[in-house]
Amino acid sequence: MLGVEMYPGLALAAQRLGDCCYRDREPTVHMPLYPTSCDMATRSLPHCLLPPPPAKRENFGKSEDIIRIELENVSLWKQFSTVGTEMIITKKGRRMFPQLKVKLSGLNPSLRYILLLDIIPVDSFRYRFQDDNWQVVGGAEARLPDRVFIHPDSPATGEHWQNRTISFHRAKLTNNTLDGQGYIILHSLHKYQARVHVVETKDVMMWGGAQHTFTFPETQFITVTAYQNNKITELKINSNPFAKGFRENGMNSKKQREARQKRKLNHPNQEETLDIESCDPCDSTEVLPQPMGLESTTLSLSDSGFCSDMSSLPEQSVQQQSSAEAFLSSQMTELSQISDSGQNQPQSTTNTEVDNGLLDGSTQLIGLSSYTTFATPSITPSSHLPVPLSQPTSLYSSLSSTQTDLPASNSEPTTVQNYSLLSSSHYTTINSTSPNTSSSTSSQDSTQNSMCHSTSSPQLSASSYQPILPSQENLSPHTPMNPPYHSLSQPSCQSNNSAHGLSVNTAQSQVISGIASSNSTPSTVQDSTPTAFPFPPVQSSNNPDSTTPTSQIISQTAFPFPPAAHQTGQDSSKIQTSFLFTSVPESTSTPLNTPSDEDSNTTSFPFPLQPSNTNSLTSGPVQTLSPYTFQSSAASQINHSSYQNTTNLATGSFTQMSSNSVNGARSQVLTNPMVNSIPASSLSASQPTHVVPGSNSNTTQTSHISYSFPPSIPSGPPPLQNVAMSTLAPSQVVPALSNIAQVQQNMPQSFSTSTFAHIPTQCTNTSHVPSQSFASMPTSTGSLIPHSALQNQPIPPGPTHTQYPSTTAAYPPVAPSEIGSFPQLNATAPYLPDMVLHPSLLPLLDALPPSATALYNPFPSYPLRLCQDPRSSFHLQLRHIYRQPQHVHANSQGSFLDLGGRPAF
DNA sequence: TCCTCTCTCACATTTGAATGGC
DNA sequence: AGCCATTCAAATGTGAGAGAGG
Repeated sequence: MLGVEMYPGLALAAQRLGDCCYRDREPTVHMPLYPTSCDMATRSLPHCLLPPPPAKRENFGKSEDIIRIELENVSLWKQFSTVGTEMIITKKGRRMFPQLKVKLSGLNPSLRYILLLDIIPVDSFRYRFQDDNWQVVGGAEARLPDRVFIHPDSPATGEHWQNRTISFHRAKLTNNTLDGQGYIILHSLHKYQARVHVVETKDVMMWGGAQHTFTFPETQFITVTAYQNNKITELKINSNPFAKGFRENGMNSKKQREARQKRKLNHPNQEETLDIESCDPCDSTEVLPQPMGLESTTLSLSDSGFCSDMSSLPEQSVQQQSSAEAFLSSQMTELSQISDSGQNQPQSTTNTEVDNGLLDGSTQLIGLSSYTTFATPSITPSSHLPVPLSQPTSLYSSLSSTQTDLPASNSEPTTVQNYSLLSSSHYTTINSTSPNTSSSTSSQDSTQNSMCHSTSSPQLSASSYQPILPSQENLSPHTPMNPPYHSLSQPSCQSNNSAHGLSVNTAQSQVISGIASSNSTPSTVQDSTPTAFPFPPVQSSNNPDSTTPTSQIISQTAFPFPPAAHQTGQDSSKIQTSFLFTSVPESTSTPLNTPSDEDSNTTSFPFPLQPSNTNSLTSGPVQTLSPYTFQSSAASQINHSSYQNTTNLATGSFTQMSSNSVNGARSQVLTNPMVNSIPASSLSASQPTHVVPGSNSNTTQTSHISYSFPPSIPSGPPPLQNVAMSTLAPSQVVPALSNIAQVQQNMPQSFSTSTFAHIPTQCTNTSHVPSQSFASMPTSTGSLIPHSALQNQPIPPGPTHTQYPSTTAAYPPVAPSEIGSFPQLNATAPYLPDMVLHPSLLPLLDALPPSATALYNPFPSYPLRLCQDPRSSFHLQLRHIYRQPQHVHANSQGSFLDLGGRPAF
């Protein structure tokens, strides 16, 4: 039922063009060629749907909104990511562990927000665990239907969200492409990245206002049907309370199982007796969180492993776990002090390798200035260490600030190191422009521009949505009173820490895209440490604070701006948008074995290489290197065109979008010298040391080739866009849709809406930003470039893997653009809903140039697609949200949104 | 046919919510 | 209303086995 009613603004967000090509991009047979027409279908949607309900616009995105997000159990995540997080997926659905728990701040207490979780592919590879290493073995499978988990509390007031730890533990992952439960469908042996979206809303049915996307680098994982890495298994057993039985002293441990089997064999009829010896409660790892103190520390240390301590606590309440983690992290600093004492000694019986590793690591962590490791192929106990426990929470903030005044500091390129300097692991999205971004330092990437929302049509009134939307009265007000989660008592350590989060001023959409972009300092990651593991911790060895991960945050305001504003650009204040996303160095995520061209040093390839010359980065206007840029010059040369594109994406991509041609107002960005001045991030430090599988050695290159990026980025818009353009009338008036039926009628194809539009990443240089690239954007203003103009344009290089700098920034940079910048332009995810196949679209499909297929890099651009899915099969359990504000258990499972993705079989 | 790889399933254990009795 | 014990569904990793592909 909800499918259709989803808030149009979100739903309609188009996907980036790159997405549409994604599936085709892969040369491998794994990527069936689905009609890319789907994308076009999306673009062809009536503009009317595109703009979010104008009503109450003023309520959203107040300037004072500075949204920050902290990953509560960041230390645990880091432990896993250090080894290489694996996430089990089953047909029946499997929960994630570690759980995704975040803490939000900066929300407007009076506004309602919906929190969403989605999981996007990090790259386009399939992995295999060989030789204690994750190696790329081929191209990714076709993208599966996009589904989003809606936090069961949604919608809730900002006060509600801020008063507790928000856990997405109920979200389930499945590999069943036919899943009817609405779980998030993923491919096995693929790498994914979790994202959290915060969407302002009046109610579940009526989304609007600012949208913020937060990406936590630590949460990258590879999906498996059975654990491949024993280290991960051990970590999970030690950390997950449900697996307690498998711990050394558990009843399901190997020892016990073997004993049971023995007994059964020897005495088939005899009832099993408990092995009391091994079950000594005293040995139990379940040490409840002790008050912070040495005593507790010693307890945990003496235990089989601190992980177990943590694990014993989990889920019971967020508080417990978070406190436990906080405890761990805080205590880690103290470990050195007590390391001498015998207390630290793990029990002889329980000192598994992992435990040792953890323990050692914990102790070592103190000394570690940075993540040195990313898991080398063979994970040694030390590999666990890198997790900086001292700072349990990683703060991510997204800024969508519009402030024109730029602090000088902001102008300075932020490097990953800056992150590293942060004592705590904070991720802040910097809004380049906002002076407030104290943490300015934090990695930021890029930039943004306002882009967005060109589509907003003034004509569309909120009222038009009302028919399908529950009235506010009907909505059950979010009742913080009975929150499913315990009010959060932040672990002491977390609370204060350095929350450098960027403040995103959602309200301040005013940000001039140009400014924002220019200001946005691309974060550079200096991670000199080679990352052997696909999920490398972000930090370079050089980083004093290895703990600080980089995150990408995208904030966008769903609400359309009055067209007039866009056109004229006069009212900059009304232009929302700056999507800042930090260019996250993807150091960690890079598949170790990503096939690389030896000569070219593309080894890091999907992950951007870091520019060899850091200096150049900052100085050269031309070099707007985003963190995504490849470090090795050679590599860059090889993929020069492609990477450059990506690089620019981070910095200039958004500007591009916003800019040019699409909206005159935004054009400022282009002209803004600042844009060019964006320092390239020096990612060089972390050149990934990927094992190059001989068989796959060419893979990287192949993939590049497959993408076939045109050497000259700036040159032209992709053909696809052209197609899309054809479908769209430049200045279409958006008809208001009064109800679902109308919506359907208007868009028979039932497009999937992507709330977060993708920005075409093609442009390398903002100055070069092809106006065409944005042409597809349906702007109410009619700023769209004529279709004809686009026709002959060379295909701009699509985003490459580099967008997700794996090595330095493991996290796929969520392009600011992705989120809502240009919904119409943004192509929907590669795998679109059935509607894509609508006959009417077929001609369009045919029209696609063959070359269009392999142009874009999928991940970065993956939009959150909250689609209006008319299908009856749409599985959405939102009704309870209205009916039962109290979140009774039955309803507490959370809701999954099928984003309209079509299962690829 | 054999081998490898991946996935599925049943299993035992543990957790946590629900239920009922006091 | 509060506490406690019990029940039961869900969550978890293990390991055997099936299935597909080479």
